[in-house]
Amino acid sequence: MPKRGVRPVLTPERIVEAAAAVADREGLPGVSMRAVGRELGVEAMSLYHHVAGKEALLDLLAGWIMERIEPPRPGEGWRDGMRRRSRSAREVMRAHPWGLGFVESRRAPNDALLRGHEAVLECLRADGMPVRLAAHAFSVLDAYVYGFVLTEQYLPFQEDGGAEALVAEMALPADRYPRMTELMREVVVGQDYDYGADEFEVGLELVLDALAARLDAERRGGADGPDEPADGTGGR
Amino acid sequence: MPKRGVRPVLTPERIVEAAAAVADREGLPGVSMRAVGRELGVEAMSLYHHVAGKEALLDLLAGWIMERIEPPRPGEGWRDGMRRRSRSAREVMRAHPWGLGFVESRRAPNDALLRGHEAVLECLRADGMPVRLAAHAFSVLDAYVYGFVLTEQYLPFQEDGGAEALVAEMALPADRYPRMTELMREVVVGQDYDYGADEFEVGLELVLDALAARLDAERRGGADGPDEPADGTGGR
DNA sequence: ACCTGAACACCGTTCAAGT
DNA sequence: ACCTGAACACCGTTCAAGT
Repeated sequence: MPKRGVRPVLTPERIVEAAAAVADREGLPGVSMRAVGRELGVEAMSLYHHVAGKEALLDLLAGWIMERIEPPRPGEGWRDGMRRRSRSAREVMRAHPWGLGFVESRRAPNDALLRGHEAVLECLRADGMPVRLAAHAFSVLDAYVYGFVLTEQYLPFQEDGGAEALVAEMALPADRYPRMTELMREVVVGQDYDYGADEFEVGLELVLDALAARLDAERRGGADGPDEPADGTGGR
Repeated sequence: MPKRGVRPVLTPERIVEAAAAVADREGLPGVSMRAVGRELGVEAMSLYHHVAGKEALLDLLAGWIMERIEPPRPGEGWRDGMRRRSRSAREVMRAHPWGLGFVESRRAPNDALLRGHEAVLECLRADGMPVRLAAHAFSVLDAYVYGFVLTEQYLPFQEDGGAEALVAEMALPADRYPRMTELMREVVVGQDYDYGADEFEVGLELVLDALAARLDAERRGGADGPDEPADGTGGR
């Protein structure tokens, strides 16, 4: 039992939080056992008494990032719920860019991830979306959101000078890249353009619109397998 | 001038190809200067005579992966062109999963990437899509495609036993995850379900449908700024 | 001009030793 | 029970030395 007022002893929770802090500051490659130990004022080797090794620590980090994404609220319609969750996922990944490294590559599905998936499906199904369409909705929305953050991080937009500074800096040769030059001139320069803020919402509503149209068509067309060919073979 | 029949001397091209081979085999973290040297039968330090360092080698690798993506063909309509490019991008990233690590994080836009962007915009604009909508289309499709591969790699679907083996292996507690259990039972088990093949195409057509609808609405609604509010303030 | 070995400051992890 | 120092096999990179 630790003394009062003394900072808690090493725990997996404290360790994963230190790891997240290091990742925020130095990026995922900066998360070494030695660096995490340093963050806690302890030798790297001490960590091995609380986590099995670096792989285990990264699994904890994957859970830490996933539990930060706000799930849809109970009773919320599918469209509001999915909009809320999608925005939250983007914000979390923007705040902790190393988080994207855990969407792929972590084999063991952690508990936070499974709870998140369950909440999404509950939101869609409770609002009456057919199972098959719910699976499509889940897939396409997750892909869009994570992919957006991926490209958003790539684009050096939103940096200091904003998009305009970037345009000037890249100085695309207009003869080799006429279409990109056109795009820069017409949608970026002088438009107060903010790629992340503007483009994310447009794309999100675009995908939600497409899902709403599909749902509408299925309700209109009857309930017996609207996702499959009429002959019911299921393709392939 | 190298002797006839002797394998070409070290060049940046040969080095980046060796690096790609190592990455295919061991993943991106496996790409060390020592490993790439070993792949070429040479000491790590020799590489420094042809590439500036590891960062420069990774930039070359980013170009290598991007130039593998098939661009839309000239004269192809926007929908066919974007479908072709999207499928190609997914195939390239599936064949070289480490490639996703370069969508983000490579700051300097390499030439292959810029040429790819230009080809996409040319395809959209030559088919008469307005600049603003073309920007949206580019953004939402790139996000969808890269995000899909990201989640596709995460899901251990498509492995050896197929989706069914996975379901058995995860053995989700049905009481804690009823909606996920329902989804597994109804869309995965006994359906010959192939997440990657089936879900990618559904989502892609969904996004393309949404873009087609938007294009249609804009053509119907007139050409003067259909993307902005009617009052023309542009929001914000 | 190109390749290399030794060296330096890192890394994850093991293990015997301390308290 | 928990922490640590030394050790091992790695890593990127520098530099003086070879050919």
